[in-house]
Amino acid sequence: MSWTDERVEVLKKLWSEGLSASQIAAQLGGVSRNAVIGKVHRLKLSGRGKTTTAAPRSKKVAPAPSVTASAPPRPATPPVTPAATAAHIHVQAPVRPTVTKTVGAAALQMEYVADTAIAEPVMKPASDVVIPISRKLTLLQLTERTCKWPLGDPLSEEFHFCGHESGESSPYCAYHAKLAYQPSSERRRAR
DNA sequence: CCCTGATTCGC
DNA sequence: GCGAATCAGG
Repeated sequence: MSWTDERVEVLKKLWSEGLSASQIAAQLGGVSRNAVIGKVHRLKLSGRGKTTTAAPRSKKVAPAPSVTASAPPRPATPPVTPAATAAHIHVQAPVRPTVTKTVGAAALQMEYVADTAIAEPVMKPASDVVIPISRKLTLLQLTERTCKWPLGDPLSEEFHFCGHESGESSPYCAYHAKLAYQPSSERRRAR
């Protein structure tokens, strides 16, 4: 893949919106995060919002003059996307299916909780339920340890995957694994 | 270990 | 110009 004007524009846009290099690389496709970073530097787009890290190298090469770090004309660009990071919502398993809390992306998952609560009233007494908020990973950002539970319309730009910790054995995080592998034969569990 | 951006340097 | 390798840091 090459840096067509079009792709460079997308790069500029996403970079200014605060997406990380790897996220941008995943969006563009065909390039690594290194490629993105390299391009960003060549375009002199460094430092947006809050650029962490600017410490001069100390080994092997003379530290750069460090003219960076100071972004001159910073128009009131949109604030760095809040982007829900890896967070959890702890919910005391409701005795009655009355989960009504809706916090952005959590809404969808919340509905599931309500459903399972109604469908399986005779399950685990009352253990906490940890509902993961999507990390909004795109297909190319998935690794062997990220939950591959899809969220949203695949045809939409908003489509992404849960992306939470999935462990080595399952392709899903603990929560989505429960949804995916609902006990059918094991349902009759004496207790 | 996961991730981030920064820098170098062979291509 | 490009980007893998590498570095430094969270």
